[in-house]
Order: sequence, then structure tokens, then C-alpha cells
Amino acid sequence: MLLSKSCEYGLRAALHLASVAPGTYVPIRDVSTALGIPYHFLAKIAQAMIQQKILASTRGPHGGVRLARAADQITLNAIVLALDGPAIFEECVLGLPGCGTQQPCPLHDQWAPARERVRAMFVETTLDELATRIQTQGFRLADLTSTP
Amino acid sequence: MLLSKSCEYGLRAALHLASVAPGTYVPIRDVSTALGIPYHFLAKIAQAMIQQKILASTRGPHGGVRLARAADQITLNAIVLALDGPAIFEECVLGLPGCGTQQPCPLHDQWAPARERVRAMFVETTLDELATRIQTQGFRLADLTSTP
DNA sequence: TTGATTTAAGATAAACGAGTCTTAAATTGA
DNA sequence: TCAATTTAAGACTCGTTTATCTTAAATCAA
Ligand code: SF4
Ligand code: SF4
Repeated sequence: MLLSKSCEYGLRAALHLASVAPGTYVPIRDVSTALGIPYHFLAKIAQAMIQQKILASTRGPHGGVRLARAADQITLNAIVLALDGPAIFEECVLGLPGCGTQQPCPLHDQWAPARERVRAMFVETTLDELATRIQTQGFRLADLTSTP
Repeated sequence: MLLSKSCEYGLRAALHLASVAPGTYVPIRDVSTALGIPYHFLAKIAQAMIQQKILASTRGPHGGVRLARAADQITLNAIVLALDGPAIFEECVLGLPGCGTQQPCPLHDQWAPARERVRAMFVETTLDELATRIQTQGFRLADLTSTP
């Protein structure tokens, strides 16, 4: 698994917020239900995203979470960095420490560009772009095979 | 982490065998020492690789493990499949089940080719190629910063 | 045959990630 | 003010991965 469960859930939640009701507060419970993500787990992930300024929140009735910035100002990379850190884009595919061109492992020439391509995907994609696709083309953010 | 620790260790062990003494049995203890991999853990990984016909072994003095085939007949992909299974090349980046072009998630168009490139790296690279690089260019398979 | 060497196998333990639960604090509206 | 709602925070449980330990079985050489 490339990303941790926390990160997958965080990305899906952010995409949901970007696509359903930009700018309005949505209760974490609603997001949890819509996406099939365990509520308490998502609440903890949301806390981290709030501390990292990806999301903003208010408590009480009509409270919830929303994107902290416009959806076209938030890249997938920002969310991945906030939840999983930079390690996945710096790690050696063989798990060797001290990754870098100084001390390369024999797979470096193939791995470094492949890894960079994955990184570019996250860096160059904004929530806005994907939210548009979800709205106009009906792409999914949840498991459609279970209890619709 | 893309690959499990077991898979990283298995790849490094196989590369070590391909580069130091092709065709001869090397005790797991020696591999463990050379690469800095916990002995008992590596022994268990070696067992799995033997059952998957990646390695062959004999017991007793002068025993050990060696590659089951010529190094140019073993791809990195064979080892990854044996130890981690095909999941990493089939999974959705958002963790959604039922990956496929029928039910795509909004990241599919970017993720599928990036994932395919990583897979191609494993499929197209043989132990032999990397062993040559290790021998001729001195690439590393171990953590050079600890107890040399 | 005997003893040293080495893999085979499985039990056990530690570390981590994933998920659950409880309580507190803030906000809103009646 | 009071009760309902919702996030905030942290303790707790569970399962998998990672790692260690123990014993058995095979092989070889003296
Ligand atoms: S060599 Fe390439 S893959 Fe190996 S550690 Fe350095 S950068 Fe990472
Ligand atoms: S859409 Fe693309 S990424 Fe998402 S599940 Fe299907 S193949 Fe995987």
C-alpha cells in the first residue's frame, strides 16, 4: 500500500468536501456516512488536517469541517505530506537508509524517475480538478458495492 | 512504504546472491551479516522464497541458499510477487475496492499509468542486470553508515 | 558413528497501524 | 439558562507486521 489508510481516508474526505458543498461546514459524521469511513477514525484524521491548515472547523449545531482554502489552492500533495509525511517520496525501494545520488543502490536509475512521476501526480493535481470530474463525470469516492 | 520489509530484505538477499557467488550455496547467516538483516527473520523469508522456487537450499556444512535459476532468468517482479503478492500493482491509490476501468475513481487517469511504470520497472529488471552494476560500479546493498 | 554445521518449522514477543470508546469543550437554538 | 449538537483530545483495543527464540531435521567430515 503506497499511502496509509489515514491518508487514503483524508484524501477521499477532502475530495468529498470539495465536490459536495464548497465553503460550507459539513459534519464529520456526514462525511463518514457518505464515504463509508469509520467515524471516530475519520474524526482523528480531520483533527490532524485541521492542525495542518488543510481543513477548518467549527463546533456545535451547524458545525463541521470545510476546506481551509479554495479547492484549486489545495494539491493532493499537501494532504499526503500532512498525513504521511515526505517519506514515500524520499525512500529507497530497497529500504536502504541515506537515499541520495551519493550512495545509490543499484535500482536508483529506474526507481528515482518512477518515484518522481508518482510525486508529480500528487503535486500537479488539485482538489478542484478532481471535484470537477466527480461532478461532471460521476467518478466514485466510495465503495459502491456495499449498502448504497 | 511501497514494499514490505520482508520483500525489501528478500530482494536485497537475492541481489547479494546474484552478485557475490552465482551458483554456490551461501549460508543465510553470511547473507544476514553482509546485509545487516536480522538472521532469523531472513531465514523465514528465505523459506518462502525456496517454496516459491526463487531460491534453492541444502543443509549441513557447506550448505546454504542459492538462486534456483540463472540470475538473468529471475526478474525483480518474480520476487515481489512471491513475497508481497500482486496487490501493489492492482490497488487503487485511494484504497477503493473494485479497481478497474468500469468503476474508476477520479484519480484513475493519472494513477494507472504511474502504477504501470513502477510495475514495468520490476518486470523488466533481472537480478543479473543489477548484479552486474553492483560488481562493476560498486552500488550498495547495505547500510554503509553502520559498522562497516 | 559422532559431532559440528546449517536449514526447517513453529512458538513467542514486540512494535506498529488501524479502529473503537469515553469524556471534555465549544456552539447553537429553544 | 438549558439541552442538543458537534469537534477536541486522548486512552484503549485489536490485528498485522516485524523480529526473536527454541527445537527438530538434514548434511557433511572426521
Ligand atoms: S539509490 Fe535510488 S533508490 Fe536507492 S536509495 Fe538512493 S535514491 Fe533511493
Ligand atoms: S480508478 Fe484507477 S486508481 Fe481508482 S481504483 Fe480503478 S484503477 Fe485504481
